[in-house]
Amino acid sequence: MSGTNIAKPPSCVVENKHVSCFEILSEEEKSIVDKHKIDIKYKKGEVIAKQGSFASHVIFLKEGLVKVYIEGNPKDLILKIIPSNRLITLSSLYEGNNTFLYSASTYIDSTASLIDADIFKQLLRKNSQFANKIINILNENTAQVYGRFYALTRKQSHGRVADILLCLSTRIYKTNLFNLALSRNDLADLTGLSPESVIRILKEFKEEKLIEVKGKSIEILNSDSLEKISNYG
Amino acid sequence: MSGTNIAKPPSCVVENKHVSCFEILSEEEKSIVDKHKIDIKYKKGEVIAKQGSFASHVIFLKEGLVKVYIEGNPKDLILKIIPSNRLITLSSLYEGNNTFLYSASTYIDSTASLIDADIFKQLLRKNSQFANKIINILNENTAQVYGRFYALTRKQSHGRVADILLCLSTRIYKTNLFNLALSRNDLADLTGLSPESVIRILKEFKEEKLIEVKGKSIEILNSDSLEKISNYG
DNA sequence: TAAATAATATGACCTAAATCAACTTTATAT
DNA sequence: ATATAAAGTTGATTTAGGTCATATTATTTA
Repeated sequence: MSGTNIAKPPSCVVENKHVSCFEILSEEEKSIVDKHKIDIKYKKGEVIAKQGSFASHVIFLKEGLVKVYIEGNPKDLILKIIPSNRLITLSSLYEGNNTFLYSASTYIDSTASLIDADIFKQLLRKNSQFANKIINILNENTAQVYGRFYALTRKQSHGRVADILLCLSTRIYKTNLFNLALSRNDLADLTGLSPESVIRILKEFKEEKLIEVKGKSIEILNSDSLEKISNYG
Repeated sequence: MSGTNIAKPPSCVVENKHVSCFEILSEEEKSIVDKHKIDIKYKKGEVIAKQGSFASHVIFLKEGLVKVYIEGNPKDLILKIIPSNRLITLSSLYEGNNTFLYSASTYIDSTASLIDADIFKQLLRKNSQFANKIINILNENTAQVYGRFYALTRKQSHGRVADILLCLSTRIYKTNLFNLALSRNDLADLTGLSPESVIRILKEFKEEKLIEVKGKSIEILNSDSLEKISNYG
């Protein structure tokens, strides 16, 4: 019959589970990483990695919030949002193409660690458990992007806005009431909609008492309904 | 300026470069793989891997043509097409989730090798060069899906149809004139359009002498123009 | 603080592509 | 070979969401 029960993949811009890789390393290995990494501070809006440019480092986000996106004309395509303590890019590990596959820029002031790719590769060779973790992270990342891919190509505008609201609430801010660091335009980019459409839908959600919006402040009032809308509704 | 020159990512459903992983293995390791793999024949349309089901094997496509897709309601989302001699899925390597992240089914009669995931993981642990290759394949796969993600969310109908035609011609059939194994409906799924739209666009391309279509037979007449259309035009 | 600029909001209008309905051609089964 | 189903085609109509124009706030900057 038509209404088969198919589990929708998670469509959020940030994955929920996350494998951490550095804890696995021995003290000695950790100190090698420390020796070959540099921490860099970025202001809001700065570009951390530029698509197509030479990727000699693995980049880890120590603190902040960044978006990872494919550059396009006229609009970029945001692949994911990265919160603190996550790897931003492993592009440099890809032998066939040592350039960044995508760009990354900050939403807020952030600090990133650049780790020498050769050192990283050495660790992969020596520590197979570490290599395993990296494979896991790559797989996890894949799963997450697939979910987003699905959301942006199959869900319609209301579902996508519901998605991003739930995602921000549960995975980034981890509370129902938060002060959004993103602009309406950023939300538009994230949902693949026009800013006008996002605003209209936020207004509708507000009228239906699903959320409370006041400028940058957003409160989730009815996450159940939002979830339903996210799964098509 | 508005018209900045941004390289569009390749948007094809199949990647062009491909790292092969098994050649790296020693004779001994190869025989271990052989011992722990089973070849299975699938008829056209059969499901090789089912999204959500337990993934105990790594699947390699020996011969055939398969699609990898996320199941959805009412429509699936095709992630990629896999030609002969490629890995279909490494989902089973992902510790956090040993279920298939997506489904895979055959377009034509095909043969796949199922390789025990534990054996595969053992090899990863023992042979770091092999692990490296797998990381490369995962990265490559990521780059390819990103390209497709971009195409399906940013390009419009004509560009997407041009894309798939070029992709089929250059990467699957490797000739200008080919007998398409896919239905118009399959093309619709691949491009994220309705079958009607695909047919209309094929007709337009035919009228503009960009292609010749006669049922299942398709000939690329003007790949330069198609390429331009693919990059937006 | 005022002026300038950027972000947000809202309404009117447009368009690309989907849907629907009918029909034709091609496969498949009896 | 004929019936039946499936795949392909075409035109008419609808619609979701984009674009454009114009207000209305906020936020900078002078």
